[in-house]
Amino acid sequence: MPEGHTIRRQAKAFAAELAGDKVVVTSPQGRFEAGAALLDGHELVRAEAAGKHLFLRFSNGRYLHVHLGLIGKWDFGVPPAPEPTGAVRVRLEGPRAWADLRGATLCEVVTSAQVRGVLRRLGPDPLRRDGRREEFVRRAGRRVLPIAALLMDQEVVAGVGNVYRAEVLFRARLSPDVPGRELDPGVVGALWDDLSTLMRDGVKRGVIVTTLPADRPPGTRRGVPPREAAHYVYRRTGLPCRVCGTPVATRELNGRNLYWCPVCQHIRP
DNA sequence: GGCTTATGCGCAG
DNA sequence: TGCGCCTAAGCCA
Repeated sequence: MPEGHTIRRQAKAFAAELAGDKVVVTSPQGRFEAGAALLDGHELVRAEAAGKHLFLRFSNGRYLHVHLGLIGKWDFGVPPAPEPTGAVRVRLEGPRAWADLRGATLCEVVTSAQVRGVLRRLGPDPLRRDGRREEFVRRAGRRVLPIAALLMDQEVVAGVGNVYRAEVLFRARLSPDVPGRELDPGVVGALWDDLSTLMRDGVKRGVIVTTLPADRPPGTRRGVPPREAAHYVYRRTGLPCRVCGTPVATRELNGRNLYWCPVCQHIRP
């Protein structure tokens, strides 16, 4: 489930449960032994999320940089940590908590200069306090690519993935095919505001919920909706649109599935 | 139990 | 363009 909200939650978990303590860092799988040795025994001093990137700063000035990719996962627990099973790339063990990383696309030890390099390349993050809404409007507004492609470009906006992309376009009733530079800046700004709302809600809940209660099936309109009621279009190919009943459409765009309602999402420049 | 699919990226070629 | 990552949920038998 790694869109930006997930990484943000994980950063918070590291900050609450491991920061401030010396940490034993190992690589049970063996693929990260050299990196683990650089961090082992040092104090974790800060945990930070930027888009889908996680940075853990250690007291010797080095950072662990992790990008989960599609199948990466952190597991947290209370000591004693169990015997590692499967491919545990990294294990962090503090006095109060342990964390296991599996399946990540990227796991490396970097310097603060390298961290700044990653941050420079990333677009504005709707979850960060320094969110830079106008920078998103500028970056999206000068591109010819369709808005559906721009929302997945981490240099345009950081932390948005395939679920938020599909859902925020639906909620705006915006056609996925409108080129960025043909969009009204007010519309682009509204997309940012909605992303910020949805992703903050995702951080709170731990799951992505984008449907309004009134658009959910009867019996699921109160409280936390079940997964099948949580989205408007994402992974709902062929099912009736929750608003107009038209079958939800899907196609591939840049190697990823794009979902949309061809009737509701009528707004074009 | 097996098979398919996936919320994402970097990289080889 | 396709693969690696090598997880885990959902589906089928």
